[in-house]
Amino acid sequence: MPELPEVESVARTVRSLVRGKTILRCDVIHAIATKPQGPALLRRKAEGQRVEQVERRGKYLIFRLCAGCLVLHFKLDGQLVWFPNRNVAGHVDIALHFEDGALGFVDRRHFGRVLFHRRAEDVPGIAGMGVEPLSREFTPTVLAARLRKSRRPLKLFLLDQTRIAGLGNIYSSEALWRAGLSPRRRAHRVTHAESQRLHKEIVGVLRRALECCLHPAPDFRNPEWWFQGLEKILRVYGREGKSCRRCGGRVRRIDQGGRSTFWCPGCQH
DNA sequence: CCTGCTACCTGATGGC
DNA sequence: TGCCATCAGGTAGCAG
Repeated sequence: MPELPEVESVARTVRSLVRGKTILRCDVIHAIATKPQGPALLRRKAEGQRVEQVERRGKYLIFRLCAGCLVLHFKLDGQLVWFPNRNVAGHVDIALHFEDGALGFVDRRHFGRVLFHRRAEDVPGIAGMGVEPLSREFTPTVLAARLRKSRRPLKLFLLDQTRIAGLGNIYSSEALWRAGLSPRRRAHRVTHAESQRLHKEIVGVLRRALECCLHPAPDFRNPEWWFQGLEKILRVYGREGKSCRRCGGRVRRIDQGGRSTFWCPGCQH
């Protein structure tokens, strides 16, 4: 489910829950979540280790241990649940037990993963990952340079984690709508002024979403809670057939790379 | 190198 | 009600 803002808010919130604490036990309840590694490796490497730091890179959540790190990816449906007093219940794939509670990795669809690596950069997806859009490194010049090098439609360019890290299907549609750019436009054909606009809107939509994700902060104690209420900041995603909030045109849904793109042909060119 | 396509999984929803 | 098709906030791996 989550894109950059959601994972960032999870990282900040779970940090205060587990940083400095020791993983007393690691239960692998559904081994698929450790593929292509095995459950034994994760258990062996995690147990007895203290969580030194919690970080995010793109949509990955990273628990830095004394030796190595746990790398989590939620894919479409993964989430975290905190069980006070270590009373783990429900559909949990992996449970990290601490002294005062257990952190469960939950993913009914089993796309998500919890992996062990010596360094986060050893994860293939992280090794080739692009610029962090909320970092100082992400300037209009950097975006323009990367756009110039790609012939792909803008929507697919924005989804490509090797160019910009952390945008997903929702915020890429939203950023393009805000910038008034068609998702079908080829990246290398975008003008200087347009790429400036796109830069501003990528940062804008992510900041806005992050604020929204932090207020109120994630509540891992409630298994029902997982980023409800974000719809209110969405201007175009999921609005097929409805009228555009800017020009009144009809919002359309098209397929790009096997995923839905929502956009308004009336004001996105 | 770049790009496009499919597999990976399960559950919810809507039409007939 | 049952059945089928479609959709879902993602990425790895492979083919051309």
